[in-house]
Amino acid sequence: MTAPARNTRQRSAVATLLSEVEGFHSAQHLHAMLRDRGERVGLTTVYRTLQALADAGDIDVMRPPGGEQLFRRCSDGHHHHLVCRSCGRTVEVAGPAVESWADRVAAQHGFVDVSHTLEIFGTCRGCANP
Amino acid sequence: MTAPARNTRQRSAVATLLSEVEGFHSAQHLHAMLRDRGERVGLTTVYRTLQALADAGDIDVMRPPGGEQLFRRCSDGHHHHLVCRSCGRTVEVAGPAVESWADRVAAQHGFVDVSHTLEIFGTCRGCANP
DNA sequence: TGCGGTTTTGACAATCGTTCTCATTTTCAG
DNA sequence: CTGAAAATGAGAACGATTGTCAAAACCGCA
Ligand SMILES: [Zn+2]
Ligand SMILES: [Zn+2]
Ligand SMILES: [Zn+2]
Ligand SMILES: [Zn+2]
Repeated sequence: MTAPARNTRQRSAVATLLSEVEGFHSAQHLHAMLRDRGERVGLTTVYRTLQALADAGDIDVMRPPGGEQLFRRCSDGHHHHLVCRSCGRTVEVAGPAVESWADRVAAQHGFVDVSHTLEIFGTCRGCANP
Repeated sequence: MTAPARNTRQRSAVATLLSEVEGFHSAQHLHAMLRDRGERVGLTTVYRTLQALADAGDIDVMRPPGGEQLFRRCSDGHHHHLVCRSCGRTVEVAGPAVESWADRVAAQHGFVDVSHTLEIFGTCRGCANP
């Protein structure tokens, strides 16, 4: 039932890169990194591959307040992120209390089909001490 | 010290509209509403006015997962939103426990200059029962 | 009330990130 | 090996937002 999903050099390159880099990065940035590594992958393909990985739940997507969407290979399961605004370094965080709070608040107001977004931004130790 | 900020028909129109509509709406949607009301205001001016109001802290801006930014006249102080995905109806929610949790998590990992985004999405009662 | 410098406006062009198009290339089951 | 199906990528197209700049509006002051 699921799409065949063929094995291509480009997809491997993107997947490998995602498993090696730290933190969240934009499609354009990942494309530039591939270029620097000597991998020839079109920007369109990078976008498509990231989209597919996101749809499959293999990577997380996030949209910082005033910028483009960022991608990252994350661990499974629902979680949130503590992200460095300058280098993208990320810590996955879990907040069971927040999850139940959000659902409770939504239910109290009669909302159904509920979801939420929660991200914490800051400057990491490394970026704060130059 | 602050900018003069003159009184114009267009700014009044945008401000009035924002104080009368319910929920979050995009710049384009607000522009269309003004047009329907017979107010002649350029789209560029709508964007500029919303930007200024947001900078001044008079309105809230939010970016839903896959769309354009939305604006809403909110009450003062830090709070979050429970937003209907289909009609934009919004309930302001406060979560003191979440605030302290976020700050604590960030501090534990050595992050400084911390901020966060948190929005709850769902379908409101009215939109769920057509 | 009338001026005039400053601000604001708005039609339009430009930009930015992202998606679409489609001819060419690649993959892989048979 | 073959060929149908899928994937690629260069470039065009797209939608939201921002920049440009000449014309219009605002308002303190005479
Ligand atoms: Zn950092
Ligand atoms: Zn959660
Ligand atoms: Zn609704
Ligand atoms: Zn908060």
